[in-house]
Amino acid sequence: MGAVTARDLARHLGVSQSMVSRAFSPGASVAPAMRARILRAAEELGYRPNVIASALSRRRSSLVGIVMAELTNPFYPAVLEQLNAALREAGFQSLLITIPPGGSADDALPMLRQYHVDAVVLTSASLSSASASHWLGDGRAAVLFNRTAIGPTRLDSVACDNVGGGRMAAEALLAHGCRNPAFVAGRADTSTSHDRERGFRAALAGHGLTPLRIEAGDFSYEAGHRAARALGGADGVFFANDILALGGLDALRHEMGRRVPDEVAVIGFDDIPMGAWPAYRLTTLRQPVPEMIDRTIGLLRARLGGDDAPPRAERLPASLLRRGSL
Amino acid sequence: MGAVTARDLARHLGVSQSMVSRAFSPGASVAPAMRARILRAAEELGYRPNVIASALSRRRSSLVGIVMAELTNPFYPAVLEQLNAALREAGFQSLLITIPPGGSADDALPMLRQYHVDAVVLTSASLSSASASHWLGDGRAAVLFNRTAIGPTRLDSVACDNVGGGRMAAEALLAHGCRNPAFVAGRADTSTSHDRERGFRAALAGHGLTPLRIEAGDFSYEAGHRAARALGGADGVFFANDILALGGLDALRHEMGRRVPDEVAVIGFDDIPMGAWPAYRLTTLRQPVPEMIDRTIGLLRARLGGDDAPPRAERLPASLLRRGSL
DNA sequence: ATAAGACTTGCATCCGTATGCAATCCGGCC
DNA sequence: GGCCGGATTGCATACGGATGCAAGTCTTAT
Repeated sequence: MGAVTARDLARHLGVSQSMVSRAFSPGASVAPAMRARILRAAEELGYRPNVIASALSRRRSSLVGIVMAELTNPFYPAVLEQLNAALREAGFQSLLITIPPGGSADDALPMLRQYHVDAVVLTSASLSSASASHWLGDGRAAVLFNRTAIGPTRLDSVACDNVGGGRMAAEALLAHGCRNPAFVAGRADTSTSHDRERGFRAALAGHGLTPLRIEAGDFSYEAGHRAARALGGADGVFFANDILALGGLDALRHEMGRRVPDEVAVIGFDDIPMGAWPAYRLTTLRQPVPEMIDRTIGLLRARLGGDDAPPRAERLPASLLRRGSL
Repeated sequence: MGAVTARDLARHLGVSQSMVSRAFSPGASVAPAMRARILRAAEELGYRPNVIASALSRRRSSLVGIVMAELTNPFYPAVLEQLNAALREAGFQSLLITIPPGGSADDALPMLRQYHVDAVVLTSASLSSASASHWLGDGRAAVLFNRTAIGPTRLDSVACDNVGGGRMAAEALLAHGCRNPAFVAGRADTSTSHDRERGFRAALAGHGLTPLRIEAGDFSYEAGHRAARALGGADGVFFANDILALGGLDALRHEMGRRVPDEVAVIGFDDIPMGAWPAYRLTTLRQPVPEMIDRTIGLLRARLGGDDAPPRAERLPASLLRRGSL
């Protein structure tokens, strides 16, 4: 490993290794001229601080674990890409953990702990509150992304206002003239599906309506496709997310021969790229992903900076994106 | 940071820290009884070796960098998920690097080097041969996934037989009766697009045909959509990959009113999930992703084990997956 | 001019694990 | 019973940087 070390560089310059180290730590006590000299020499000799050694010594790795469960839902790759970019910009590097369907993030935490990850961002994965508080125990941070804590936890979360989104879906269907609305639920143990349904029901109840409820059981195209068969005479359907909605749309149009939106209006949630394709033109509730990511980074920074305030639940508004399915 | 260290555990047991370390290194010299005792105590006290410290000392991090450029092409999330799982199973942890569109993997390597990543898997990203050999310099491994080395490199690669796949596409179109075939190319600097085109042209040439060639310029739905408008009177189109093909299909059907496959046959490459959806039923060439991943892991293992053989280019056959578009 | 400060720099040590080498132990065999 | 050799164990140190503390340098105010 011919890598240049801080010592090599120090010897080359006739200074101490400490100075090299300090030249690379913002805010350390180094004369500007010295820092410049060191940085220039580092450039020449190709020295770059060894992050591993640094992590060992500082007890901070600049690694952030991203826990993802549903990479097959196109919403998440998009999140992953943006989140990864944002983390990098914030000076972190992402360690990716994917959870097998139905698995819990609990299993992943020990591994992340071993890697001395500074923080975790949990998307679409459940976490027992036991491991959560264990995790938070020692200066580590954790943020739930697109999930809210179930039960009493000390976990921060960032999500869009799913309840409000559900309400908007209801209003849009009502305005379109629907009288027989239906809701297709996704995985039962997710706060997103719950909250969206809650808002939807509440708004409908205000008009004396109760939606037909169908359990898709899962957030997948196939589940949406199957669920659509149980729709009966519904004239408007709110799917818990877009991937379900696309499956539903295909079933409604190609298998059941129903015209959308004339006979059935369809609305989804997330705004995944495929929803915009001409074959679908899905009307949906857009999640403000970039803003959500900003908040996430903000929370991480604050927590790692020692912020001890009670857990925050950031809620960002969804917005109705009208296309052709409603 | 109350983490239990090897020393704590050693003190607790009245043995030396070395023994604890050895108890956790397979193949080390430890009496079976001693190892059992240590492992049991570790369990009780909640000791887990600190991977960071271990990496520093062994100069092996068990980290593998995954470099991805096109997470928006649904083929890659699927690859990522499987690759990540396979790496984990092989005892590695993935560090994810995403490259902005058009960026080069070169920029990512310094960072990966800093993290003492043992190996990199490069998907859909180009790498100059200079940085490649620099990288390979010191015991690190690198594998190109779904790409082949351009020019003389010492890089291993795993991909499917794109040339053969292109040939199969041509044969399928010919068998279907096409006389005016077209090829829609993706990003110009990718070996995949090149190779697929090469096989396609060669097979057509055998029948005295030359395909109309359209540059989509990019591997995206939108690019495919645009490209389709230039198709003119082609009666069969081979798109360089599925995401292009889906865009093309939508344009052909919804914008240009052409019936598929009767007026135009369409064939793609990759086998992404959306291709199977009823709205598309895209005929395509399936890449054997699980096998490709197996080979990738195999190569990494071999190289990290000190295998110094000349670079290998693993080629796995694509297979025609007939659906409704041809 | 001189002493109190404010900066800079170097020294020594720590972070937690791995590992070459020497010391020790044990069983078996003559 | 004593000696030999392999299996175990402990010691000491390396990995590459970070950082508290003391020493040294340069201002600046009196």
